[in-house]
Amino acid sequence: MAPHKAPDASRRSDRSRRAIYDAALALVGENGYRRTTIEGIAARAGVGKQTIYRWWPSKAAVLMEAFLDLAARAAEQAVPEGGAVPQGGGEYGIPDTGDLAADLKSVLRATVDELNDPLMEAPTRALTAEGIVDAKLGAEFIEKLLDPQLALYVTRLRAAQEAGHLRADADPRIALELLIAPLTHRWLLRTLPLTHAYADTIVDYALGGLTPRP
Amino acid sequence: MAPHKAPDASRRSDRSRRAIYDAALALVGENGYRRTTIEGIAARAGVGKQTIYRWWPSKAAVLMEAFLDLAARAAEQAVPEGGAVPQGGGEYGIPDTGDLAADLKSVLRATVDELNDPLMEAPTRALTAEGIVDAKLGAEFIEKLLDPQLALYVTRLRAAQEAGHLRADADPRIALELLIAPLTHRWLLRTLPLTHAYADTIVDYALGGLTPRP
Amino acid sequence: MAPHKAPDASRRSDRSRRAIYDAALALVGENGYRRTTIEGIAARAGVGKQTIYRWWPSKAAVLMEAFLDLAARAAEQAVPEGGAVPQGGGEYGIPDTGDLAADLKSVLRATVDELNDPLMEAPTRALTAEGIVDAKLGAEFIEKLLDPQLALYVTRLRAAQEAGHLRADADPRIALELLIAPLTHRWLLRTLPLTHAYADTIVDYALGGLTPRP
Amino acid sequence: MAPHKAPDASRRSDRSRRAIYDAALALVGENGYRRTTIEGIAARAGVGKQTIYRWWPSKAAVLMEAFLDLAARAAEQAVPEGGAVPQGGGEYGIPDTGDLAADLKSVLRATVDELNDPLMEAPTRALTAEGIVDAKLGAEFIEKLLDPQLALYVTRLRAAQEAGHLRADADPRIALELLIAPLTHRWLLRTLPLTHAYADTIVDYALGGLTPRP
DNA sequence: TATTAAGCGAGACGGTACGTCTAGTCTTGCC
DNA sequence: GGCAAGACTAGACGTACCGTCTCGCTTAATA
Repeated sequence: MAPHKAPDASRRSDRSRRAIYDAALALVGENGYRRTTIEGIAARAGVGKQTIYRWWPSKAAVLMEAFLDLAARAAEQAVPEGGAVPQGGGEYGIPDTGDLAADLKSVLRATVDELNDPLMEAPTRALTAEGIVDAKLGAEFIEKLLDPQLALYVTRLRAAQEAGHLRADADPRIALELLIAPLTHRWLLRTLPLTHAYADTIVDYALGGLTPRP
Repeated sequence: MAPHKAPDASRRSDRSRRAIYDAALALVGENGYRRTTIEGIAARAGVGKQTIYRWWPSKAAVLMEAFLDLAARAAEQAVPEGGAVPQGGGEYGIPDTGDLAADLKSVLRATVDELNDPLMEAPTRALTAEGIVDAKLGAEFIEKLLDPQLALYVTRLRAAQEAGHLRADADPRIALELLIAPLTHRWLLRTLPLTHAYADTIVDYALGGLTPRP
Repeated sequence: MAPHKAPDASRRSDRSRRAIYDAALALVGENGYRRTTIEGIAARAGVGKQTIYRWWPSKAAVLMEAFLDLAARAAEQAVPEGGAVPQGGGEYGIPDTGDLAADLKSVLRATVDELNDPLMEAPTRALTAEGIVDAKLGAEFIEKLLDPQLALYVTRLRAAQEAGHLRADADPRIALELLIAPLTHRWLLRTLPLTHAYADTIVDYALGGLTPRP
Repeated sequence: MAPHKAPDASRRSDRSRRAIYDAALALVGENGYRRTTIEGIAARAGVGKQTIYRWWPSKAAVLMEAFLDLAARAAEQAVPEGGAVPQGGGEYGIPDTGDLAADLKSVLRATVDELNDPLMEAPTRALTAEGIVDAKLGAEFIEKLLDPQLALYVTRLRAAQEAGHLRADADPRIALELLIAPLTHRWLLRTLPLTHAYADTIVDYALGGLTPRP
C-alpha cells in the first residue's frame, strides 16, 4: 500500500517550506496558475525540485498549503497572542448585535471585499477551479477552508432562531447557503459585478422572502 | 493587414469538425480534462494537429464548441423540425401553471438531475473550472450557455410579478440567483448532496423568506 | 518487436543533423565527454532535445556519427571530385615503394601524429572508451572506423608477401596487429610517450624479430 | 592551513570499507559500471553515502581500490603466509626454463585466460575505459596494476639477453610491448577472438620477425 | 569514569541531467 | 487551399544521482 517510503518530516527544512509557499503564491499571482510550473516555483524559491516532489503530490497541493499557511499567518497577526482563538480561517465569528440582517450584511460585505481583493483573487480562483475538477483536492479545500467559515454562520443563525429572529423550522445550513451561494456564484462565474449593494439585497431577499407579504 | 491570414471557413471539412467534437468529448469523459491533450484529440479524431490549431485557439475552446454542439444536437432531437426554437441550451422555457413555487421546483429538480448526470459531469466541470480561471473563456461560457438559460427565469419571474405572485419591487435577476446559486454551489464545491428535496427547500426558503411571518 | 514506430527519415532536417554534429564535437573537445550532455548539445545546436532522442539512442551514438561525418568530410576534401575513392576513413592506401619497412614507418609515423593531434584526442578517446564498455557501440566503431583502415595494411602486407619481402607463412592480419597494437597501447594507456622513433622501432622489431639472427 | 580537514584514518571502519568493496564489485558485475551509482553502492553496503565520499574522490577510485583489494586477497590466498611476496597483482614472476618462447607463451596464455574470465571482465573493462578518459585515474591504474606486471617481463627479457636468447640491442621495454599490446588490443577492441593460439603466434612472430630469414 | 570528538548510518538538501510528453509551428505531399 | 501526417523548437514533467550538509548514535581516546 505504501510503494514509496515516506520522508522523515522531523528533518524537514522550514526555510525551504516557507520559501516554496512564498514563491508559489507570488508566481500564481504574477503569471496565473496555468503558467506557474513546479520548476518555476523551485527556481524562485532557490530550492531543488525534489524538495517539492518529496513533500507535495501536485502543484495544486503546494498552492493549497501555501494558501492555508497564508490564512493561518493572517489569523495569527489578527489575534495577537492568546486571544480567543477563532475556528475559521480569516473569519473570527459573526457579530451578534441583535439585528440579524445588519450583522449578516456586515459580514457579507466583508466577504465581498475579500473576494474583490486582487491579491487573493488569482490563487483563490486557481484553487477553487482545481478543486472543482479534482474531487480529492476539492474535499480538502472544503474541509480546511470553507467548512470552518460556514460553521460560523450556523452558529449565528442558531442564535437568531433562539432569539426568534429566524424561523424555527429553517435549517441553518440551508439558510446559510441561500446567503453565501449568490455571492460565490457571481464571483466565480463573473456574471455581474459583486458589490456591497448586492450583498445587502441578498440578505433582504433571503430573510424577507420573495413573495408579497399580506 | 491581418498578421495571420484567416482560414477560409467555406472550405472547412465538416467531417473533421464533427470527429474532433466526438473525440474531445469522449477523451474528456474517459480521462478527464487535464489528461486530455490536443495531440490525443487529433489522433483519436484521425485528424492532423494543425486542423485543430487552425480553427480553435485552445483546448478549452474545442471542448466548449463540442459541448455547444452536443447541446444543439440534443435540442434538435427534442424539438424535431420547425418547432418554436428555444433560446437556451437544453431548457425550453419554464412552465407557467400559475403556481410559481411548483413551476420553479419542477425546473430546479430537472436541473438537479442534469447536474447529477454522470455523462455530462466531467466536461461541464472541466469547462466551468476553465472559465473560472480564464476570464475570456468564462465570458463565452456565460454568454453562450448560462445567460440564455437564466433569461428564461427572468421571463417566468416577470410573469409572476405581473400576476402578483412575486413582490413587485424584487429584481428578477437577483431573485433568480437566489434560486440557482445554491444548487450551483453544492454541485461545484461538492459540499453536500444535491437532491430534489434540496431544490424544493431552496424554492420554499427563497420565496417565503427566512424570517417568521407575523 | 518494434515498440516505437520509427520516424520518417525522408523528412529529416539536414540542418539540425549537421548542427548537432558540430555541437557534439565542439562540446566534447571543450569539456570532455563526461561533462558533455545531450541537453548541452541540443542547446548549442539550437535544437529541441527530442530531435536528438528521435534519431539517436545515446550520447555515444551521436558522437560516433559526428565522428564518422567528420572523417567523411575530411575524406571528401582530401580527394576532391571523382578521384579514386579510398576505402578507409582518413587513410588513403599505404604507399608501396618496394621498401616495406620504410612504407610502414611512414604510415605509422602519420598515425602517431594523428593520435597526438590534440583536436582529435578527446573525441577519439571518448569514443574508444565507450566502445570498450558498450559492446554494441564498440562493434560499430570497429566496423566503421577501424576495420577499413586495417584492411589497407592487409593489402600492403599481401603485396609484400608476393614480392618476397614478408614471410609467406605469416598471417597478414596478425602481422598488422603486431605493428598497430603497440602504438594503440601506448596511446590508450599513456604508459610512455608515443613518438616517431617508437614507431620506427616497432617496425624494425616486428619485421626483424627479437631473437639474434645467426 | 588545509581547507578540508583530512579524516582520521586510524578510526576508519574496516567493516564499512570491505562492505563497500564488495558492493562495488558486485554491482559493477551485475549492472555494469555506468549503471552502478555511489548511492547504490552505499545502499548495498549498508553504509552512509558520506562514508564513501569521505574516503574516495570518485566512483572510479572506489572501484580501483576494490579491484586492488581483490587482487591482493587473491595473492594472499595463492601465496599463503610469508612466501616471497610478488610485486604484481596476480602474476608471480615469469618462469625461466631457458626456453624463452615457451616461457612467454605460458605466461601469455595465462593472461589470455585471465582476460577471458567473465568475472573479471566487467570491472577491468570499466576501469580501463575510465582510465583512458581520466588521465589521473589512468596513471594510477598503470602505476599500481600494470607497471608491476610489465616489470616482470622486463626482468625475464633481460635474463634472456644475458643468456643470448634475445638480441642484445633490443629494448626490453619495447620488446614487451610487442608481446603484450596485441593481446590487449584484441581484448579491448574486441576485433577478433583472443585465444591461446593467438598468443603463441604473437610470440613466434615477435621473436622470429616477419621478414624471411635468409 | 565521565567527557568529548570523530566516524558512522541515514537521509534531506540544492542542483543537474535524464528521457518523455505536449504545446504550438512548420513542411510535405495528397486531394 | 484544406487536409493528414509528422518533424521541428521549446520547455515542463517527474525521476535519479550528484556531492554537501545536518542529525543522532556509537565508539574510541582523553580528562
